[in-house]
Amino acid sequence: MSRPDTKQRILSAAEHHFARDGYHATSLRSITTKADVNLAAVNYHFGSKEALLEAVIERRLTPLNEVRLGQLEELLKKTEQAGDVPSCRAVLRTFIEPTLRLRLQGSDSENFVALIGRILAEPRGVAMSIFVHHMEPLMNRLFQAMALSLPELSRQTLFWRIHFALGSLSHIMRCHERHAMVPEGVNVDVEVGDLVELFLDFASAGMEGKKC
Amino acid sequence: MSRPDTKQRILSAAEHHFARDGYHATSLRSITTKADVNLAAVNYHFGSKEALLEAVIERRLTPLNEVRLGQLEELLKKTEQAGDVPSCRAVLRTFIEPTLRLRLQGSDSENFVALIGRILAEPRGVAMSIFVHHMEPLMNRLFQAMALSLPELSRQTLFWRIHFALGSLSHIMRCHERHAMVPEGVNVDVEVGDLVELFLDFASAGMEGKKC
DNA sequence: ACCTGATTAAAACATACGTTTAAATCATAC
DNA sequence: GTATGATTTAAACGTATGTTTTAATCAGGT
Repeated sequence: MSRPDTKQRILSAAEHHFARDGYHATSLRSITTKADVNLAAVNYHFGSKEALLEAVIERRLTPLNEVRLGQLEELLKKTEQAGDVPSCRAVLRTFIEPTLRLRLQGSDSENFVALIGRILAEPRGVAMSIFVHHMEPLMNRLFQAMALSLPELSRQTLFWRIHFALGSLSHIMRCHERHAMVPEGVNVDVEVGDLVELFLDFASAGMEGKKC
Repeated sequence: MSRPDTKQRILSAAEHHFARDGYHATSLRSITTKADVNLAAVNYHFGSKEALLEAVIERRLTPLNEVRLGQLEELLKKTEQAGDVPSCRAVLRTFIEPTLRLRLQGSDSENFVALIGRILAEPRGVAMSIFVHHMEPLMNRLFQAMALSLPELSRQTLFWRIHFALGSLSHIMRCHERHAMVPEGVNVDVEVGDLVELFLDFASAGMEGKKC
């Protein structure tokens, strides 16, 4: 191996461009230029543009979901031992906090956050099936935990409210810079930790909202 | 004019493909094939692919925003005459209900709903500036009305909660068919009217959530 | 009937794309 | 040092794209 980091350089450059411009609007030439590698390196190391996208997603989504699932299981264990049920806010936190904290983690992982936000916004996109495959176990567990937190809600209502909350989250994930349409006198810059709490205030209140 | 509906046929076909596959993944050939017009008709009638997108957006967004703004102004007038302030739910309704009701209106306007959802998901996309230009007056008015409804919230908190709620809405707008990851025993099919109420339950509870 | 301007049609244009090829280069083991 | 396999390089490939061109066709006015 003459340059052992070629694959990682490609992955990070692809992550950057896929997140900023979208999959179809990104060319392999712009990726390889940014990564400072030869054009053919993508097909040599990954096989195709689509396989590259898959690798970009898997590199970070697998460890992220391990953290999320770990925190959720730990929460469920603790509350069960206490003969209690988890709060809606605490359940949401296990899902949301590790995600948004990726923005602070450096190594360009903030691009990954935006990329996932984009994937969630393209129901028929090339990445959706890859994404669903990685998310399904965690989503099922999240639904179970939510049903524990909010036993008075019907499964239907529960599904839709989780849908709304995750839609909201995906929107935040995409819009971490350059907000359009900011009212005067509002400062959009906010620490990640504050954003997490702002969002949990909104989402847990929404989840717990009246009736059904 | 030998066939006076050429422009409308192109607009509807473009609306369909832009909404389903996204701007960059849609070719003019697929649009003109679906519209059953000649390939050159797009450039003849609209000038370019990007100008076509602009026309697609404007055809429906202008009347939609007139309805939304009209309902909002009427609500504000009525409550002010009664010496009252509008409820958060009522304000949200003026924004959300006309949007989701486009799905029932036929003439393929359900594709437009999905398209707007996609545009909101591409902060740097070609359509964003067009969209923002059309939305800014309405958004300012919405912010004002919300501030009336929820005077105890700081402008910062208000901004973020509106951001969350609209992110949620944009997610619904995109996902009107083929939900991924539906828990067993949940039926996703729902009438538009019921979806509006489900969403208003969630979003108004979230907006009104505790403190800040 | 003929002219005129608008619209349609078919073909070609230049360009950009993802991918493949074949040679050159490198790192490592013998 | 040389052989070997992995990697990089430069070039080319075929295809698809948005756009333009040129001629054909149409509708309406005189």
